[in-house]
Amino acid sequence: MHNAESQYSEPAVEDQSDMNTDMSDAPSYLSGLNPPQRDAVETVDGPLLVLAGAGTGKTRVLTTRLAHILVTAQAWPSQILTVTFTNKAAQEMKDRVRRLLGEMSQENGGDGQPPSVDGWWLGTFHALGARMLRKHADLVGLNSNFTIIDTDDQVRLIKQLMEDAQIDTRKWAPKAMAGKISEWKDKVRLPSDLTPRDAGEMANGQLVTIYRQYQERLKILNACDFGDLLLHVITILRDPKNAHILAEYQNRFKYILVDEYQDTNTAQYMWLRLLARAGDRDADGNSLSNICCVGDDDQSIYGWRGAEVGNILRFEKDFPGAKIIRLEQNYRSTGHILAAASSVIANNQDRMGKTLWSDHADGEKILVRGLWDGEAEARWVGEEIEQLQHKGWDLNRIAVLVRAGFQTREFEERFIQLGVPYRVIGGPRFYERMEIRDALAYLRVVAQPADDLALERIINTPKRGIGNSTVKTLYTFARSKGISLYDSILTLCDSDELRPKVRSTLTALTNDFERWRSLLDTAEQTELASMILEDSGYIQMWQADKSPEAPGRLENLRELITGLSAFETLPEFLEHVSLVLETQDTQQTDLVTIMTLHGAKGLEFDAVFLPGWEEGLFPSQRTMDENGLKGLEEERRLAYVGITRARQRSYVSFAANRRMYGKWINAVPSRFVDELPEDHISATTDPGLYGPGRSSHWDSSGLAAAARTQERSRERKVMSSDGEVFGVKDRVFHDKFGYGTIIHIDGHKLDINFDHTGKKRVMDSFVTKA
DNA sequence: CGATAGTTGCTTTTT
DNA sequence: GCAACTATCG
Repeated sequence: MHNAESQYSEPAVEDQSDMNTDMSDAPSYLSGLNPPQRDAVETVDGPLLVLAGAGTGKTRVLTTRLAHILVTAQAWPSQILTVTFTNKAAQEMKDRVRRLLGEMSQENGGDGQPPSVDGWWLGTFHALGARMLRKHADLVGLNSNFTIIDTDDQVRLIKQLMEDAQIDTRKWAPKAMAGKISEWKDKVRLPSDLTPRDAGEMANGQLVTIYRQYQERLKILNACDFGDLLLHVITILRDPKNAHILAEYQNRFKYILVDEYQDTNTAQYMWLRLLARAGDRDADGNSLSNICCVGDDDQSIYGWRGAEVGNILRFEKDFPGAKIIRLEQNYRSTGHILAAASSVIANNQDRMGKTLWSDHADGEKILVRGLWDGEAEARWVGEEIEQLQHKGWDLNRIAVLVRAGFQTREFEERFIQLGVPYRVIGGPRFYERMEIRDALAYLRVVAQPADDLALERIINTPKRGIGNSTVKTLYTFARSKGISLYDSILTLCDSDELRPKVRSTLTALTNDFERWRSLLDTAEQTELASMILEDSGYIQMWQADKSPEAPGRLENLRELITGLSAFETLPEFLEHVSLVLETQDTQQTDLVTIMTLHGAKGLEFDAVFLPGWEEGLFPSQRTMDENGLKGLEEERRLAYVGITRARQRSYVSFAANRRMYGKWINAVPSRFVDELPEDHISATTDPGLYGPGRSSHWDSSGLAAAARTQERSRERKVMSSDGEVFGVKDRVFHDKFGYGTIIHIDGHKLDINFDHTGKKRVMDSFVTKA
């Protein structure tokens, strides 16, 4: 390595025409980059924002920049903080940079071996936050081997606290309360920053108290939720008492790289600002902040998770002297696709503005199709895919991108019928599967007896006759004595409090745990894990299970144990599982990919199907209700992301009828369909649906605003005027076309639907067997 | 305590 | 339409 920082820190290129001739003395890894890309790689001093549109080679720039810093600035990997949006992205970046460095070493006469990147600070915000927090856990009252609890545990804990506080958990869903607390955490709002008024009506206005208790309980459990991983670190770093720790990190990280900056939330932003020494300058007035953020405000799609587009819009203010480089040449999509996407996104008011261009050919127009119902849509997509197949396309080149997870089902069913191989990305992650969570709970209790949530999870799995009331007794005792659930078992088993049968069961269980724990330091990890799962009867439980999923679950458990072998210690493995582990990696087999639009971020395919473009579904009604214009614009960005995933072909479709909650609803084509420019699409619609061609022929006046909320009436008995009960009302619902009710009479269901014309005119009614 | 029958709410999107 | 939850009874 040589230090050639000065050689590269000045933009080497004055104008574009020089670019291609000026390659002779530049390192070869810079060749093939266009001028702004190269500029983005070489600007290593001071803050830099790379506004990179879809398909402009953002990943390549980041990778090359990383390699460039390593080579020219003589920085060690451990001095570069690199934040990616997903673990997969981190892994890919690691592989790419190592490959690039290997190539460079070969060119320089080295052995071409990819260098080791041990100690590299590369990963998601969560993973990096956890790594920091382990080192300083004591400063926030935690032990460095704290467990990371997932959303499920979080909700259970909050539910417990709410029940203790006598809050009706049916009126105030613990899940929603947990969501609100997470939202506060994402905004770096500690319980002490809040007043009861911030909770409003929520949990009878006691949510702030619940939040405080929740944090206290987590400390007792020696646990963190996802939000805490950053929140605690921020608390530590901004405490003046810990200035030396902050300084240590600031000095260590000479360079900071952040991908997908548009999707950072407030906590992530604050964490970055602290580490990136925003505004710090040396004696000569040069910025000390070598932070480089890459993002695209048009692709900000995580507002619902607390992401602030404002972070990217404010970059220059936050990091004075920041340079902004725009990458606008799109290398991915053909002309029609790019033009259509640009045209859709141009409807958004709130954007920095970029003009993407491409020297690709126009290619095919976007195929827009209106169909009768969801089933017909799936059939059509299937047919189009088969046509592509006949043209010799690999299925790997094709993706179906849906708005919401439940939409995948219709396509799966159709693809199974057709024999089109597919894979669904998303769904439950490996570690979210029941059997994995159970197995991990066992391991957690072994590693950390005080992990009440884990113990509660498996105390009766497999069934051992420990029911709710026993657990409640244990908890009551634990609370009153201020001890853990585990310790309360030990204490109560020495007394006469519990029934003999329960007592002997629990004694046997704790004896098992003591035995496993005693082997923790001596036994081999994988052997211990299989021993635990065998001895506890957990494996046997699934072996005895005759359900079709059981074999798969056993397979997953085996996989878990295999995965364990790669780790030195159990706690290390537990962290890996909760933060990093991905569902099995993409196999090489030839499959059509089905996934959500969110999941498709950063990916590209030759052909992309975009079904379900209907008002209410996409844009999602809920988003629009909750966030108004802001929500709509985010939905539109999602549409933009969807279209721009396609390299060659893009298909948009919508259905006039769709089944939701097992009921048929009519749907109006999405406004985004109307925003697709005529010149770049080719539209056809099933006869009789919306008139010839475009959706604008559909008269939707008055429909869009109509309510779609379901309501439940209080009185359930359906009576005639003289008081005779002749049926039971199941539910009353309202949708944009009217309202209706289902009444149960003599084992039959009677559906009655009315419309909104003022007079209660029956549109239709039908009887089915209940 | 556990099985079962009855009831409710869910469908955004994810680290 | 269905999974997940609650209430009730043996």
